[in-house]
Amino acid sequence: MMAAVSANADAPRPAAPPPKLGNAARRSASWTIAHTADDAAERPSGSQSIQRALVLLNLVGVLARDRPDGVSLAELTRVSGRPKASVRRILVALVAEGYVEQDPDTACYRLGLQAGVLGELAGNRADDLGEASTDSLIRIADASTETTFLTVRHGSYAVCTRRQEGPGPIRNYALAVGDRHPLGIGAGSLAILGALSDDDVEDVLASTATTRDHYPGFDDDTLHDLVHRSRHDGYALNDGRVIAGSWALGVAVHDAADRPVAALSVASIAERFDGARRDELAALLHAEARSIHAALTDSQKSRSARGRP
Amino acid sequence: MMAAVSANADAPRPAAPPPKLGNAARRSASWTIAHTADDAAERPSGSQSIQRALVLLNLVGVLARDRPDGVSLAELTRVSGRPKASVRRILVALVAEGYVEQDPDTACYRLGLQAGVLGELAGNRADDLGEASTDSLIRIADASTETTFLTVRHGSYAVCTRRQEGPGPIRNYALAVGDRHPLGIGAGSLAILGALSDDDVEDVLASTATTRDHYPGFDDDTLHDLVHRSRHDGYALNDGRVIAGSWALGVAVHDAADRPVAALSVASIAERFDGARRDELAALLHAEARSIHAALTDSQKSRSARGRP
DNA sequence: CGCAATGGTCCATATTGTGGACTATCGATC
DNA sequence: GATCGATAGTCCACAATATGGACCATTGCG
Repeated sequence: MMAAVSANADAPRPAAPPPKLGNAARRSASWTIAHTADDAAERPSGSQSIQRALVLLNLVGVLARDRPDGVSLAELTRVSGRPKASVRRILVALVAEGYVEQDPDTACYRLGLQAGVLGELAGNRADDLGEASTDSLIRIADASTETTFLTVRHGSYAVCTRRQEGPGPIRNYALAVGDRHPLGIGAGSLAILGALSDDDVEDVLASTATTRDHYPGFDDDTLHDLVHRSRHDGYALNDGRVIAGSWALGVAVHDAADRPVAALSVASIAERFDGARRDELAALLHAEARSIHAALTDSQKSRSARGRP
Repeated sequence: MMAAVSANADAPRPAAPPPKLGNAARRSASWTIAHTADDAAERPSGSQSIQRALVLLNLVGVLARDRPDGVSLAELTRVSGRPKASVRRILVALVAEGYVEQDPDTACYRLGLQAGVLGELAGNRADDLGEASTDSLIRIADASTETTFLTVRHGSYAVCTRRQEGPGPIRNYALAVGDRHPLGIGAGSLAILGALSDDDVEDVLASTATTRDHYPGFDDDTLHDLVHRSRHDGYALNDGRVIAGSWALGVAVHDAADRPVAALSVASIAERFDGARRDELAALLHAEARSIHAALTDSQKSRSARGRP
């Protein structure tokens, strides 16, 4: 179990940061979002304890997701790849601030009060994308009878931010809210990657190179092929490459400025992705992606109108 | 504006931590939750950068709550009371991890993608209290026509975790989700304090002494009086002591082990709290508090039953 | 009764975060 | 258009801070 949980083992710690690897990236005026976590090697920007704490916080959330009792310290140390003492020190700090709580009996950790509060506060924020996509997700799940996902781009990575079960008999647990993978790994993630410019694709691949060591079968060449195929087909297909037998199909969602910021995808078993059905699903997803794009464009307009009265 | 936003100015930075102030606290076997933030003085526990980052993260959330454009760096430095360079360094780290995002145009900060994800993940966690209280909050808001709050105890502090608008014409903005105040300040908060043992009350007061410097009119004597009165009345009344004209009435909610872990409260203007109505509201709140207590007791039972089959 | 897990603690070390001082821009106001 | 007072962002010498290996205490298993 515990399939491919966003394997956030920090960059290769022992050795030094090889100063090669052109620090391109950020060239594209895409966003102010930095390129998460594992670029750590090339970022001595003076706050690694915080960085580690935040990664660990996320880890606690993801690992404890389906475990009401929480995660053990041992497991957290194993998965995070940091020395136990460090992990514990950080956990103590997180507990002190209420972002994590520790079960007094089992000594296991899970997300705490403040995590929920933060979510409430984040919910209030004008989340156009989340807003605009809710209905689409439900419609897709109903129409396709498959589990449906919203995946959002974050730097060189993709985060699953929403998940809608379909009415069908097949449940897919390969992807859950909070999971983060390098762009290109997974259907939605690949759809986003394919929608980027060639330059951006190169930057992303360079950025995620070390992380992708944890994903066998996703070397640069393979990803180039996948991108190529996705562009040709008009949709991204994950044919069981991450988890055997778990297939998925995704298309990118573009924001008001026409940048691919997210993706819609549906997942199921291989048998449910024969040729005809693929086209059907792709059409469905494309329609909803366009609808979301339109909604984002509208809210963008009304926003700037309100901004300068 | 920006009335009493949980004034989280860190402990007195310049001078040294006066090693007096008996480090009692934690004696009561209440919870593993530490006594947040401002006890910092007496906790050199080796992770202050993380502590500061988390406090700042919360600050961003609270300050940006009603401001879609976000908070400026200047404001954050002012409110947090830390040097600008530090605040910025932390913000950069938070942005890098996606917990905060920065508007490229205005350079202002607001909660980011990961904050929402964390909320989703926290939502999945068995939040018995939140679960059990939802209906109660709605019922109270409807019946009383006032704005209704759920306040949760966290160490020596109380955090507002939920808020339900009533159908009435009066809107109360004195308290919002995410606000944190020392126990005893505010109706719900005072209700919790009053439900504690005398020993615990003393510990809490000692713990929050420095924080309460920011809350004029809440010295130890006053709080002792308020606790006394609350116990006598059977409900806690905030008669406009925090914000003039803003009154509220609260009662404590006890968990399965009969510890006061939260409070229900309703807020409005002074005129709507005459003698008769107070009793009415108190009865209403008490009924719902008992109902929540019962629900918590039940889910506790079924949990332990499931635990040992 | 070891053995191999677990959670938790200590403390010398130097890496890490710190924050005062500096610069760069922007938009009023004179 | 020069001056002032905001703002965001950058730099870097210094030491306080986080680090993590080694250690101890319990627990559960064979």
